Amino acid sequence: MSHKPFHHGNLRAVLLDQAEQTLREGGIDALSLRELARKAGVSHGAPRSHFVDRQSLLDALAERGFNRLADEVEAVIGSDAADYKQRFRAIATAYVHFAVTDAALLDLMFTAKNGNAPEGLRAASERLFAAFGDLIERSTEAGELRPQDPYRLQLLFAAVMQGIASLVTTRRISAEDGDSLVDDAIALLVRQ
Amino acid sequence: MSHKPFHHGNLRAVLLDQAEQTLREGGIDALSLRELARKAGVSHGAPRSHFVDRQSLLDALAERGFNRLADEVEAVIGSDAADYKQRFRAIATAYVHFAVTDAALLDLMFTAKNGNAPEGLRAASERLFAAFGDLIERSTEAGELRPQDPYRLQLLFAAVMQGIASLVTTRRISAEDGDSLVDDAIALLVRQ
DNA sequence: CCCCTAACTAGACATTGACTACTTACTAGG
DNA sequence: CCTAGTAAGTAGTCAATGTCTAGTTAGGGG
Repeated sequence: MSHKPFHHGNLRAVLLDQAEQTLREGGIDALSLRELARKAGVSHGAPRSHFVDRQSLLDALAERGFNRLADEVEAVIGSDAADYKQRFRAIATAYVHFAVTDAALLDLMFTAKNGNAPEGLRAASERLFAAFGDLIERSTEAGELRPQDPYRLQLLFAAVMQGIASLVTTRRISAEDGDSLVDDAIALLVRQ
Repeated sequence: MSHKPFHHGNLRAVLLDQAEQTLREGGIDALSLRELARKAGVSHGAPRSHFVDRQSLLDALAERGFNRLADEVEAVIGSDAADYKQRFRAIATAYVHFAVTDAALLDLMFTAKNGNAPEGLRAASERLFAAFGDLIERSTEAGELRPQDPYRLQLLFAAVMQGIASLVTTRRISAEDGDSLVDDAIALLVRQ
């Protein structure tokens, strides 16, 4: 066991963690492959073994973000404590909270160039939207939502979430205003 | 009158125009100050006379974008042809159209780092949101909208527009689906 | 035990944003 | 009219970055 092993072991995960924090602290402009390599104590070419591109790193970050959000959302949906309207609210609050603490990451997840995204990223975002759809389906079955085209409502819910999040990340409204706006939106969407 | 005048005359406007087109064709990664200078036939330092920063160029582009959108929105509001619900729809359609044709620019207008935006950009975005507020106020006065907190509704409308636009720019839904989603949203927001 | 390959190093290159010193041409004031 | 003064543009430089290539190391499967 040398002091400085040639093989880092989990460089990919370390790079992603550091990148996420850099994103949090300095925004996307502060994110450079070479700087990440320096902080990880590896050569400037090392990241290339795990990410062919800078874009590939960004995609991986976005994918992670979607999965983290999907985890939270699925956890809320799976909980059987609250009624469905409260679950909508909980999800929306989690979304706003994500937007506040990881504004730059959310940007990355919804950037225009993600039109032709790699499979992993596409799947991860799909997972989040599918969770929305799942909640809507369950709510409708439970009779807490008036029957309607579930896909339309899913898209609308996703749009409202992302829209409010946009207002928050760009500092046009505060996190608190975001939360109360969420309440307004859900009152409109989920009323029976 | 030399063939190649030292003073370009309107370099700033030319740079902005070219930048906008580059943004449209190649996204934000294709946008470089030096490349713009080359295409404009000036030295690589010339843009600096008009934009201290690359960020300053991006801010100017975003500002332009907001003003263009605000122009369209105000034009719709000012027209006295249609009823108010139709005006909402027209605005939303214009918004979606903007998102389709200038996805990267819209990204720039709603990027997270615009939290501390320069005055001009802040004012331009304010103009757009104020137009939304204006339409809501007029609609309410005309009795076509049930009375409610106008500011909340303005934010909600803005959020829904931007949210749907996000789904479109990221290619999660088509422009057509965006339009019909807009109809759904307005049906919810504007029903009396 | 050895070898094959993934992981990493080291060096190079073009491009870019940013800074500086200098030059040009337009403009206003006498 | 001419002459400063200044805005606009030029040319050169620098550090940083993404990307590529050739070589090196380690570690696990046959």
